[in-house]
Amino acid sequence: MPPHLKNAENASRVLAQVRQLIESGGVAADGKLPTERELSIQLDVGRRALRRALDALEAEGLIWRRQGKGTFVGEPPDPTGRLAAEIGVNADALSVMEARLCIEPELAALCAIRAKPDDIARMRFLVERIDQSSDADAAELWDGSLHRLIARAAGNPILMAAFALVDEVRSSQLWQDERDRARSPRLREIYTQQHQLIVTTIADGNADAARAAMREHLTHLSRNLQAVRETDQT
Amino acid sequence: MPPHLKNAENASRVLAQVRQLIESGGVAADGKLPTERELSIQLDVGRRALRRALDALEAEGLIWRRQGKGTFVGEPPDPTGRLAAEIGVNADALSVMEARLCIEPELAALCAIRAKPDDIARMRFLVERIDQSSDADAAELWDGSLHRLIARAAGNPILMAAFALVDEVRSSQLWQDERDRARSPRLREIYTQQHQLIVTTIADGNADAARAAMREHLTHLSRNLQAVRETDQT
DNA sequence: GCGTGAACCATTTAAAGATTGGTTCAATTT
DNA sequence: AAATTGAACCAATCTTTAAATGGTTCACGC
Repeated sequence: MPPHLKNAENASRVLAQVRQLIESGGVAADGKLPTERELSIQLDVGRRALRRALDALEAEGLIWRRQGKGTFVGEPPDPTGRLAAEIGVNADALSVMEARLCIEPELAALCAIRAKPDDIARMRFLVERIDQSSDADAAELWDGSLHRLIARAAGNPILMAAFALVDEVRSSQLWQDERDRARSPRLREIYTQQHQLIVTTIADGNADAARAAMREHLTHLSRNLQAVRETDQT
Repeated sequence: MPPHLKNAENASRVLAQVRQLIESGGVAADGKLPTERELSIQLDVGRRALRRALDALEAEGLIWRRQGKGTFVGEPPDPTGRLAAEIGVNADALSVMEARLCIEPELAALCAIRAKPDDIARMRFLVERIDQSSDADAAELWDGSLHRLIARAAGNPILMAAFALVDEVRSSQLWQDERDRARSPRLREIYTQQHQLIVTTIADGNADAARAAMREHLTHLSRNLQAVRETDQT
């Protein structure tokens, strides 16, 4: 047995052992695994080797670790999601639209100043994807991606976090999204043109035009939402 | 002296004494008042009577109290601020100003639509307090309270949370705040006028004017900040 | 050169005690 | 009789200290 093969075997053995532990229920109710020191004893392996296995599992997304806190199975808690859940109780669809109308035009304007050519190409691609999606779910997905890309390319971390918060609240209101998805072909055509205008104004580096185009788009969405709500109440 | 008049005098005396304390600077930099037990000794009044005065001041919105924590002057922090802090955005001062310029004019506009008479009275009071503060710490405290009140009175929980996010980042940049505090009397006068205009436009229910007034105020702040930064780099 | 175990470092948690506002109760004053 | 008062008790928060836990470094052995 050549040493480097023995080592490779050892590494994958540890990895398999940790996986087995996770799958067989060696996990507390809150998803907490035994400590590194405990695991290294339990699996009869050095802590350093264990850490390499845990590194791999963390890279894979199976676990998350926090210094001082421990090692946990699953996704790390999302502070934005928790904040969104807390305020979502008091927020209705109109509040969401109001917040979007506050934040997203400004994001579009900043994006027009800061977007890179790669960003613009990706936006064009996404507009195309939205247009060509045959079902509403897919269109919604690409639509969300476009708005997130604009928010990111705006290059302001606070506004990006604020956008993420609005997005989180919005995406947790599924019944509203279902109404949004009941779009007529005529509305889809309008939105495509609006998306194209937004991206064109951003590509032109015209912050004022980008702001206005995004505002127009969201105002249209908002009016559509209000019309649907009024129809539902009669 | 009829007995019931003596009692009424005592109650209003305590109330006036606490007000005086607040206005004369018996407040820590974070807005914290002495504890109830300290105040009752300091003002030579029973704690029960003092609490009645504090109850009144709290009802009036001048102070807020939290069991186990203390008694504070100004507008309470938004409950979602704790969660906002966990999101852990890092940003420089210009990003903070950029985010404020995005969010706060819109908050002012919504506030102009939704503020109640009590809110307006409180805003006027806060503007007065900012103006009359003899040190920069106190001015900063009242200034923060005014902006928080406007954000709250805007009545959109999502934007309130977004504001809390910005406020959290901003309040963690203490060295920046020290620069802000190096304000000339001329600048203070300008800011007072701007604050007054903001509140007047809100009281008039003029959303567009309120938005413009807040934008003007923050643009002024932003320029001042940039000027200070450029001076520091030479 | 690589892996290992030990030592050290940085962050979080837990526990205990202290602090602070909130409430109740009995005694006193009005 | 009603209101006030001071003391006692309760509930929430803070502070301090030590322990726990992941993160990193270092010296040694293979």
